[in-house]
Amino acid sequence: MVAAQAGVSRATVSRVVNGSPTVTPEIVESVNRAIAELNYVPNRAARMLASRRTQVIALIVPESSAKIFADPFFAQLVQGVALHLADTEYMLNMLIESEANSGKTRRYLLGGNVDGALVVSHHTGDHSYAQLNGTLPVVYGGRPLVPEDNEPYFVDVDNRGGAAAATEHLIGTGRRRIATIAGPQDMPPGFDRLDGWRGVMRANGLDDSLVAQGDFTVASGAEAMRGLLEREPGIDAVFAANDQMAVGAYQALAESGRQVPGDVAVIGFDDNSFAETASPALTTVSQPAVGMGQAMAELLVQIIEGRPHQDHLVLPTTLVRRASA
Amino acid sequence: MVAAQAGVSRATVSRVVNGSPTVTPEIVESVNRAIAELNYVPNRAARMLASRRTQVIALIVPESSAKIFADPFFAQLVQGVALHLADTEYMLNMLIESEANSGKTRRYLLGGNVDGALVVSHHTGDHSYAQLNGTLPVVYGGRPLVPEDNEPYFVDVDNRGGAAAATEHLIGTGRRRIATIAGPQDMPPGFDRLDGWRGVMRANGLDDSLVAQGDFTVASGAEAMRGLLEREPGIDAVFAANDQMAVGAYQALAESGRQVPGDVAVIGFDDNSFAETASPALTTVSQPAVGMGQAMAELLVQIIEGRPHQDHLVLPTTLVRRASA
DNA sequence: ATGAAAGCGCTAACAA
DNA sequence: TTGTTAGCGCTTTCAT
Repeated sequence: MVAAQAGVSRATVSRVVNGSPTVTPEIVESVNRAIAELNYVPNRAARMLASRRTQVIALIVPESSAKIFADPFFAQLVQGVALHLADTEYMLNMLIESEANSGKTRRYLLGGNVDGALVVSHHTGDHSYAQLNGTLPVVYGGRPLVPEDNEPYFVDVDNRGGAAAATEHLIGTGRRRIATIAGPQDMPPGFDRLDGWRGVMRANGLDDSLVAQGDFTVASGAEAMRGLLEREPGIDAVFAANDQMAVGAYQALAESGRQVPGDVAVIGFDDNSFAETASPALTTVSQPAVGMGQAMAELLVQIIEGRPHQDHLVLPTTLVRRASA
Repeated sequence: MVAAQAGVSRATVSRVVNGSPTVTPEIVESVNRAIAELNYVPNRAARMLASRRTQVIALIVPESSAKIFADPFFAQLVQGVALHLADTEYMLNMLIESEANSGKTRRYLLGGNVDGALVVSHHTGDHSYAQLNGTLPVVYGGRPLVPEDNEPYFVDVDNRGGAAAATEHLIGTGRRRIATIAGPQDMPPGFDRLDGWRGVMRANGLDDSLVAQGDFTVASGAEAMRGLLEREPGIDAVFAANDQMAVGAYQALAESGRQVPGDVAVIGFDDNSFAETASPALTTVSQPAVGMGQAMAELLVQIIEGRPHQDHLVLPTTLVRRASA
């Protein structure tokens, strides 16, 4: 180690580099000077090997979700993770999990190649990596679909609260025949958003039977809306579990000659580009995607470093008022 | 190395693991069996340290572009990179370059922590990392803004060809007063798309002066279209350098009471969600974002491994016909 | 508070 | 074809 030319031993240089408190200030300074002069950069591999710490965090994307890169929510989440990690000494390692390499990924994770893992299971609620828990710290994005014995760490957005806020807003503006286009019930966001709507409807003594289910696509939203209108022509508002389905509802509403928000108020969820470009601009529930990524990364680092931390976080959502409700 | 309990030396195990051809088949088999039984996973750090190869590829995102995660093009590009790398032994390392860590990133790259780097400079054409070339293999996404001495490796999409195809389509459908809403001319895509339009206009003896410039936002597209209409009310078609600006043009056209595509045909570029959800659905030029990511990753790996390769690739774009032209 | 010395787990000459 | 022998560059007891 050339930096030892600062007149001290390699061990001392190592101490300085790692911020050991047991080094004389003067020595610290001269070592730092030598480091600067020699433009020294510690070798990561050697450090890992000797310390048995990798300073690497894995971001696991289930293959089925590889396409969700196209999902702005996911993209922002990754951005949040990267942003938080940029301030730390950790590196991000993206693993796309595919059938071909499922065992490979698991072995990689358990092979001591990373200090912890982040799993994005937003859509499926699949926490199959839970088995890693106990062996390797893992933080999930999105709550597990079903509560598990070994409560995994996770960060989620307040889907229920967001849906409730949207529904309350609708009621607050005088709507009474409020329908909802729900998402798949085997996905936590789909389930929670329906649950939030239902809770508020009941609390206000309103009919909570106007439920149609879609699969988060525009087409399914249109389809669901048509069915809803057929069942109850008097609908004066609809809460869709995501923006795409809300846009689909727009289409069905237009077909039936109804105006938004004049005849029917519409609120979506996600606040993605569909909401902004829809006409009229869609009132929707915004979720802190970047913040979720940051929170996940932060939580994982806290766990890895044995610092105090929550076991899970639920981030607040906000209603974004535009023209549709 | 426990696997040596297969009755051979550590060196032989290493050879088997690394697929050396100089090992007796029988031994290979027994070693593999031992590996399986002992559930052995080679330690990455040790391997890196000894071989001086990291099997890690950095993906550098200039901070100013961190937000471009929201850009579907970028998201798909990352997906492509990850998909290609999933089939190799390389890991992906995302580095978000910020002012705070600019030197840090550079040192990290030069500190032997990665085998190569991918730089996404799509929007700016900034190839400031070119200096890394020669030290570390670097492949850029998007051509450099100005040709450089040490021609860097890059993968680009055929912006000029896409623009030309769009313009030809317009001419082919009988349009003659064709305007264009160009992007910033200090960004390669902005420049090349204008250039493609101009080339075809001239080749067909048409007026190539109907140019207005925007900054790739919806608002700038509307603004540009208004100006164009003022200069030449007889415009019967417009090619916008991206979909957002095309949507902006829709707005200006609607304000002036013109129909799309009846009075004015419109073609965009990118084929993102704006194109699909616009009404009427926007005819646009689609670029292979995922393919670009894959190509970048493939090229970099070829360079790293000293295999034969191109110095740069330009991927074809395709015209996606929808309702606006 | 600092140095000496022993590895971390693997690869890569060099021998055999 | 296989084994031997050195390290790769750093951290970390253990002395001092």
